[in-house]
Amino acid sequence: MVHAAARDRPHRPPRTGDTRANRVNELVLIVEDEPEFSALLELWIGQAGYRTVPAGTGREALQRFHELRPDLVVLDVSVPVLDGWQVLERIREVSRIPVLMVTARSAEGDKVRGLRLGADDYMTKPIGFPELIARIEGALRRAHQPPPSRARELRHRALLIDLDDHRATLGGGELRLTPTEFRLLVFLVERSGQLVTHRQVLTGVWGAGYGTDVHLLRMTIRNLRAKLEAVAPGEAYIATEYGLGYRLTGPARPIPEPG
Amino acid sequence: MVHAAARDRPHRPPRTGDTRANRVNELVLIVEDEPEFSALLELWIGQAGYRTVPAGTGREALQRFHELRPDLVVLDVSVPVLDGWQVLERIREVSRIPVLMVTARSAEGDKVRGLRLGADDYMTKPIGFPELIARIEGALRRAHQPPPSRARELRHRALLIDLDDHRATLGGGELRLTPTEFRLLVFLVERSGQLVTHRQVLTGVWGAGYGTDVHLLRMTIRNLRAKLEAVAPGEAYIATEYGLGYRLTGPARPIPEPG
DNA sequence: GGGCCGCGTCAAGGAAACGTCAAGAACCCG
DNA sequence: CGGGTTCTTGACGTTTCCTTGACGCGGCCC
Repeated sequence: MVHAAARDRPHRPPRTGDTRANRVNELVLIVEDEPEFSALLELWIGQAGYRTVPAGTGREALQRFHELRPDLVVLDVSVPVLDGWQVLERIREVSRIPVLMVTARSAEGDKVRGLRLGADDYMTKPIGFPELIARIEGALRRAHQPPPSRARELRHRALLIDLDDHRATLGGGELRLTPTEFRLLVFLVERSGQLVTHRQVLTGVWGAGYGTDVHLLRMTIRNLRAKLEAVAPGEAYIATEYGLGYRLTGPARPIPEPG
Repeated sequence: MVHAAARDRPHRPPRTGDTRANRVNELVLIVEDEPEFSALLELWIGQAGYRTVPAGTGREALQRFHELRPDLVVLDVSVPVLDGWQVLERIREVSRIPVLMVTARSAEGDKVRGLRLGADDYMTKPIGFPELIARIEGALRRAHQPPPSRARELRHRALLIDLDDHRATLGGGELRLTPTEFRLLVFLVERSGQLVTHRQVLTGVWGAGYGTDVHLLRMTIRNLRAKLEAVAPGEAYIATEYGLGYRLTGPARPIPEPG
């Protein structure tokens, strides 16, 4: 997959430093009962540089699957003995390798069913060679790559917030925050060094309608302060701006990171 | 009375979870210049439980993308200022989040081009609601999943899971799990230490359409906990994240600690 | 320095999320 | 066509968290 896809791509793929070149011969299991179409698929996919194994029935497909551990499965819905749905289900109980379903029927209900069962893609006959290969390569590329580490993090002094994992640590010590406290802290850190008014915080963290409930805000600030204080005593993170709002102390607006 | 204003508003105003801090719902960026179709997409995707952000031009799309860091992008090919290809390319230079392309043109060359550039899927108008949602959910599910290791067994602390013959043992003791419990445990172990939201588990283990059935999830969690507890009393494996989801405790992803 | 308003604190009520029990429905196997 | 297992649904007790109230302290302004 590295080969063909990269060839006509103008830009370098981002940070795909993975240079394990030894997966040239990936194995594709082709489940299809019509001999002609099966042969055609084998020809096409083989031409694209993959090894192929055919299976004419659902049972045979599962046997081959367990025995050979293919890297990808092209699966026709209407195969005998066990139909495509059942095969997909059985495979998904054990593995998450890419499964591309192919069928003559284009009923939307079928597509949805297949996709919900965990199919990676759903194609209807007739299908052309380039598209088939493109979809196969796409599926394999995604499979080989680690999931998008969207690790969004915020930092402020010794504070570190992982937004995806919903975790906050202070100097290595874990902060056990309630959902509201967490949202409040995130709100403040995103505006670290800046003055934020009561109204801004209330509408931002609680939503419209809380704009005047300053007391509620004070309570949550208090709880948050207590938890920060427990982990890092003496460090004053949240400063009160008398009559206005609050401000996260420390280095003013850090340099915005690229991205 | 400090709370005079507070008393007059409805007791619990709708929690407009619109703040960026509240990231329980996943964010979908919709790039589409036809206002009608854009609105329709927003309606549909919003109904399925996602937050949406529209963008009418390619330039705006990139701005929104960098600014909001969406979890998924629905991208029309024919948007002005920068077309879909260019937007996709720019995104792929930086990120690997799922991008679903939509277009009126069904030329096969286009499909191949999109898929090679790294699009996760390619849909041609007209497209139906169920299929759209199914493809979105499929893409998100795959994005959140760890790469499909072909390993036949998983380990986590004293837990050992054999994927081939559906067996799970805890410190040598056999766990007799039902199919659903087994899938749930596998799902959690594959993400050990990470927070998984209710929605993620429900769509991942049960399939799309269960996204809001939290009660069902609680029941299964309970049964699974009971069986774990029976074999290893006192060991808390599944932690509850109040208001969010669950987390498998133990050797979590270590948090980078400065100094 | 005195009054006023804002702020922080302690404490308790109530709502939402969670865990639990139990019974009905769907399913699979023999 | 039963019997058993598993999945699903409903109702209820429990925990956690959010919200509200009352009170004392302290800064700000005249």
